[in-house]
Amino acid sequence: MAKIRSKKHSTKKDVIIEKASKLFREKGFGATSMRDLAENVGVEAASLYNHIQSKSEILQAICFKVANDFLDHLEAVQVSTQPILKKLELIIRFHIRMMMEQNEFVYISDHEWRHLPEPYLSNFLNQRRNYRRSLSDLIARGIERGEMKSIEPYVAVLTMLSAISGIESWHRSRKTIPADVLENNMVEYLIEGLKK
Amino acid sequence: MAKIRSKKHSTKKDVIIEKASKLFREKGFGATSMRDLAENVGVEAASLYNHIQSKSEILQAICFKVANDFLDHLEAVQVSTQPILKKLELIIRFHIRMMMEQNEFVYISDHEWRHLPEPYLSNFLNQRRNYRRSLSDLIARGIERGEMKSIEPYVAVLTMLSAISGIESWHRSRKTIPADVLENNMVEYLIEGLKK
DNA sequence: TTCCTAAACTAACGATCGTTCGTTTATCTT
DNA sequence: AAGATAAACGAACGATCGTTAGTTTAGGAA
Repeated sequence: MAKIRSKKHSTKKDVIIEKASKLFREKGFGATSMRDLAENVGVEAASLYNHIQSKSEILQAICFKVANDFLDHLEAVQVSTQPILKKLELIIRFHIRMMMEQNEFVYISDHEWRHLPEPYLSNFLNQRRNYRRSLSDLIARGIERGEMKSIEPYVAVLTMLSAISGIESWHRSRKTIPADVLENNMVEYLIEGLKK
Repeated sequence: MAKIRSKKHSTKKDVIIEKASKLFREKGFGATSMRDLAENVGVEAASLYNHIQSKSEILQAICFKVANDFLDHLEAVQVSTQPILKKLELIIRFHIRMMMEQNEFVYISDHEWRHLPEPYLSNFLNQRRNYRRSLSDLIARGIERGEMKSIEPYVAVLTMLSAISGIESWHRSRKTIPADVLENNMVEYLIEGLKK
């Protein structure tokens, strides 16, 4: 009877979610079975249900963890007193770092949210829409103030965000391009395109 | 006994693939059942197999159609005699238009290729890698010739391509932003970030 | 009209899915 | 040592999956 080994400051639920995130990332939520997950955790499938309520609860935990991290950071930046272009740079850098350091979580939140059950799905999409709108407003204000070139704010938001979320492809070619080079090049590319 | 209505110049297989692309786009490949698809086509699930070999054959058709379209266009641009920055603009515009006009196909090729069975999966990834390398080389040559600012070519490629693939989110907000505005803003943003 | 073939049908197969059940085992408290 | 509780187990559930088999039907050719 193999027991789930729970490390220092993580509950067994955390261990399950972490293993699940690796599998969801590799094979997708739908293609990952609870038996797959159980095997990776080192336990029978039924035993997982002593720690979680359902498969989709794992997905919820991942998606909303990521969404809240981004929201918290955005709010912290918003209240600071810096040029808007600098604020945007900070936000972009945060997105890139999150994508690199919590790749599985961020990737899943980006690509597997469709499998969220209601009402979590609507909730998630609402949060996402609000987040993008906040970014949009920030850019619009930057243009008003003459700090940036005139560009359709929402187009800029989409371009930035999806450019960053595409780093997933880079993740496997770490060897050729170091993390800091990637980040700086990307910021240079994305911020330069906004300057006057 | 409802018969599949096949329009003028499309076989019944084409009709099935088109309906499938809508469903794959909305719910994902794995979450779309053959019974779902059959219902949308207006037929029983078993009847589909008079026209296709398997579910994954549909995915193959979609993924490789898209891959070949992009490859053909790239080769046409490569042999032309234009400044490299102009070539890149043409490629970017082609990607954006494809994303807008064949949204379902492109989206599926971008997001559902994981479900391709071998050896198609390896084939697809090879094609993608080669495509990106060609783009990378093009940018590297542009930098050598002093036509563009110095930037890590592969980072630029990832940024461009994933920025464009993210237009999927825009697809539902057509009302607020017209297609040509989106395209021109995006090109402006992405090309300007490459200029010296 | 008779026949052929394309394309539909109903029924069912074996596999696998997420999940539940009742039970057993291990660990901690007292 | 005894008892309580957390967490594992094997077995099975109903549902659904992609797919196959065998049969029926419709439309054009002879």
